[in-house]
Amino acid sequence: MPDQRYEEMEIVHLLRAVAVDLGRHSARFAQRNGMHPTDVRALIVLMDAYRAGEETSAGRLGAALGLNSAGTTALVDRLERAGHVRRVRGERDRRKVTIEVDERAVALGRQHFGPLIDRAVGLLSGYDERELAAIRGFLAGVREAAAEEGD
Amino acid sequence: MPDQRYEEMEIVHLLRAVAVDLGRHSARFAQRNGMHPTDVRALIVLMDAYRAGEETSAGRLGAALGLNSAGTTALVDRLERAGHVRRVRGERDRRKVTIEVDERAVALGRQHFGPLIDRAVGLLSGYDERELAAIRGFLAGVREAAAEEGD
DNA sequence: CCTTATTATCTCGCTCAGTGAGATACTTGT
DNA sequence: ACAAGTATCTCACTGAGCGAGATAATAAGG
Repeated sequence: MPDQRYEEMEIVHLLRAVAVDLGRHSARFAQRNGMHPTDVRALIVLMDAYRAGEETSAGRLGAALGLNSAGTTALVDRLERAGHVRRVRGERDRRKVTIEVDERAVALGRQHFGPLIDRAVGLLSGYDERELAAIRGFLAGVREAAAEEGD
Repeated sequence: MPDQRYEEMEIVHLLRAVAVDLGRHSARFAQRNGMHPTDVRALIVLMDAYRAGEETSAGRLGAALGLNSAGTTALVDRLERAGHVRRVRGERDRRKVTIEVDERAVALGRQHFGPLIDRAVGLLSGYDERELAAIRGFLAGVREAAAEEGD
């Protein structure tokens, strides 16, 4: 690691620190609402899919989180018991169960993550087009690298 | 959320995706080495402290990870059993136990995270000083926001 | 000093998230 | 209709992390 790369290394460590801090932030959300980190991750997966216009079955949810079927059932039980989620039997294929997020869970999430998102957007409004492109390009590149690095 | 902010929102979501993917990357490291996510987090805390020239006691480690004393003891037992870490009784204060990371664990970590770090540094080398400042500023700002947002 | 409070770690018994094996219910291809 | 395949669920179990409290070392007061 030559000295010339010092500034770059610092930024890479900063990115890792941000990832850790964002993790802590969502862990706080989990704890305040009597949930576990996995439950929050599940809600995020469900909401992302919803925004992309896709339905999420129990199986897809479990796969996205790296859980087996037993763990997935337990997870959905937990979320349903807490009222964050509803099971809906598939119409076309009656084996499937699609998981729908309750409006109150969405509101809860917006209440907790909204301020942070607003602040981040606010930060970005101070940069010009070329700077925004640099930020976007770096993040997209790291994302691709992290995905590829996993065989 | 007015339409003008669309590009900013996209970058914020990208950052969140990067955080998730980095989490997955370190989860893979954990699984490949028969460890749990908490164990990896612990090693990162220990190595960060080491690089900053600080010793880490069992108590400090537990506090950094949000574990109570029982969980911390179990964690250190696990890491020690796997040979990633050594317990060293404090010299001045013999109640304390400082945790030292074994060289092999450091090498293991470098082997897994090294390529990703190199690629991230490589990405950054394509940007000029102003673009680097934008990336650094945005990440530092988000980090601060995430920390402050937690009461 | 000797007693009492404080601090750091550990032990014990427990809860509960997640696993593996396999049951159940529905769908599809022949 | 029947076998094979797919989606979810049930059950018994493992192990991470917790609460309560034990143990041992240091610090503070009389």
